[in-house]
Amino acid sequence: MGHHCCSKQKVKRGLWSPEEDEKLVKHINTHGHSCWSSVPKLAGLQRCGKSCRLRWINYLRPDLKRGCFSEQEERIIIDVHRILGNRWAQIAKHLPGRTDNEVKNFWNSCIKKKLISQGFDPNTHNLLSTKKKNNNNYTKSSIFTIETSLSSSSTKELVSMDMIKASLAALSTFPNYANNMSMPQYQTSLSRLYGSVCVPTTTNIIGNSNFASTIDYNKQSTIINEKCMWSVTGFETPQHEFGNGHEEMKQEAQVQFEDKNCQEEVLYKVNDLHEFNHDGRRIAENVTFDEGSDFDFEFMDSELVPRGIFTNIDSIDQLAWDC
DNA sequence: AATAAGACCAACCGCCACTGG
DNA sequence: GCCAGTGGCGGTTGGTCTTAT
Repeated sequence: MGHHCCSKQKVKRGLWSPEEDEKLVKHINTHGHSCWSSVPKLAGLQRCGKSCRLRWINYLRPDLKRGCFSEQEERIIIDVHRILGNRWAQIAKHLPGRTDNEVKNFWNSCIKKKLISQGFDPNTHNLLSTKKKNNNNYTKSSIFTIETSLSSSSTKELVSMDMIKASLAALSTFPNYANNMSMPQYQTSLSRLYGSVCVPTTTNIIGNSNFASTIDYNKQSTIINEKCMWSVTGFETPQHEFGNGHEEMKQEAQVQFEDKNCQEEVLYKVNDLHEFNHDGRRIAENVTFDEGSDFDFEFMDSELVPRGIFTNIDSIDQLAWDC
């Protein structure tokens, strides 16, 4: 059972031949396509109008961009999909020269698998592991883009709110990162969506073996903007334990979130456990949050942003707010 | 080298919304 | 309001190519 226009005539199906393409292109270039159902007859094609339309839109249109998707296009697809879901036509509108079919195929063949391999549910963009946890406040965790720069090298990866929590916790252990690296400067920036909005945070740590004398803990505050601030407010002295060929270091830190808009301050406790091997290289890290903390990690995503705290909202964010 | 399995993607199918008679 | 025709969309299929065994 085909489309209405197809049922009336005997039509060819399957792949288009170059001759058919040529006929269709020639016809549309000279006459346009005011009514697709009349195109096959006028163009001398034994296809249904719907098939002609699809062939033109997905393959023959002159403004199509063919070839591999760029990293930026991929990120746009992920970001817009997070907001719109499987609305491929809408997503494709954000990618000039790409069709809904192309975006859909790319999603199903590449992005979906990539997200799954990174531990995200491609439908909800939540962490797969957190979905299994009951009584978890963070099941609506969103995907963010994190950009990390180490001197000349730069990497970008998708992260979840859970990972953001981990990197916030890592603020408390920057001295250890710095010690393990020979880089003169460690810089990390966290940004929502593709790198331009919402959490323009930058923390610079000057690496030095004698970190205590060179790091100004005040600079570990992560300023979201003049109204919001993350900061590490207190440290417990690291406790070292030596075992069979490795060393464990336990450290507790207190992280404060301050929202000056509503004079709200929230504290939560981070427990950080590091394992080092015999030559001092870190081999494992386990960051946990105090179960008793009532801090809502969705705060940043669901409360702060709609209240207009973040500035520099780009078109994708605007789209999110419009929906 | 042969075969199976998996990946990719163009095209099809079925549904829905809109429009004009 | 009803209905047929049409455009548009998302899900699915099936043919072809690539990779693994």
